[in-house]
Amino acid sequence: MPKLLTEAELELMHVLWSHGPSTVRYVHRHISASREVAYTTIATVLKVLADKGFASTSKDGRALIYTAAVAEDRYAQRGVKHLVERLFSGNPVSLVRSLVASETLSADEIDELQALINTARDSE
Amino acid sequence: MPKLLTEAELELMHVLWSHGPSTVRYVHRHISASREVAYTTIATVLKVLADKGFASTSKDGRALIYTAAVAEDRYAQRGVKHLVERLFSGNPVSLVRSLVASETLSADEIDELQALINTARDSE
DNA sequence: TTCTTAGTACTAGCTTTATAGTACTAAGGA
DNA sequence: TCCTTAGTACTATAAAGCTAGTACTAAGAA
Repeated sequence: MPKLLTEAELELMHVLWSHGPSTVRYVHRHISASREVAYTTIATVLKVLADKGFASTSKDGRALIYTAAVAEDRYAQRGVKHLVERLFSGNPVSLVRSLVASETLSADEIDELQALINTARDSE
Repeated sequence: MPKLLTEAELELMHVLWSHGPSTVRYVHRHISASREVAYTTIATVLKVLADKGFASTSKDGRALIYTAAVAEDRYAQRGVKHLVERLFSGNPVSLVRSLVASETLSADEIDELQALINTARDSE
């Protein structure tokens, strides 16, 4: 299994993550709501996901049921780690500094960050 | 100019960012220290960077001098924004939550995060 | 049992990326 | 002025990614 998903793969994984085990037909209908794409394209990419180990399959009659084999939060962590290494020399604090500098955080969001830090301090 | 750099492009941009305006020869020597790569490969990728607008060129006699046309911190912010959108539904706080949950932050790092939050609160 | 069709597997083309070789140009020395 | 060679531009190839068409299979209807 490669470390990271491609863009097309990620888009389909989002469907599996939010909806749970899904057929090609379901994923295709879901994606079709936002952009035009061939049914077979979805089938191909889902097969790639299964081949790469990001999804597993089971059968429901003729149809394959695709299920995410990697949890969304675990994968997100992997992505963050990758970004920290590539753009912040491995320093996670630098990432947060960049975030605070670029995003205009609301008072509520700052409170949420504070709560996160308090939790981290406690579990130390 | 596309939004994001490829892996090979990023590796060379790191050299331009840390060293400043550089010749093909300099970048090649620098990268060669860690892995074997042909001189012309470096020349090709630098040209791609210039074509895409990530770098600009000037002449020093025969040789081209490549200079980063995008600041490192600006590019890093772009990368973070991309990640937040793709993996955290556009919510930057979720990214920090993931970070705090996965990375084992030292007391010093937590203090640094606290300082960042204090600054953000002040500038609000 | 035979036909229709949903569904998957296989194949394919086009684009991007990564790497590097070859050809051409011009700077600077003899 | 002419030659050597550093240097760039152009070309090429292989791999990965994205998209989609066609062929084959089997489930369920008639």
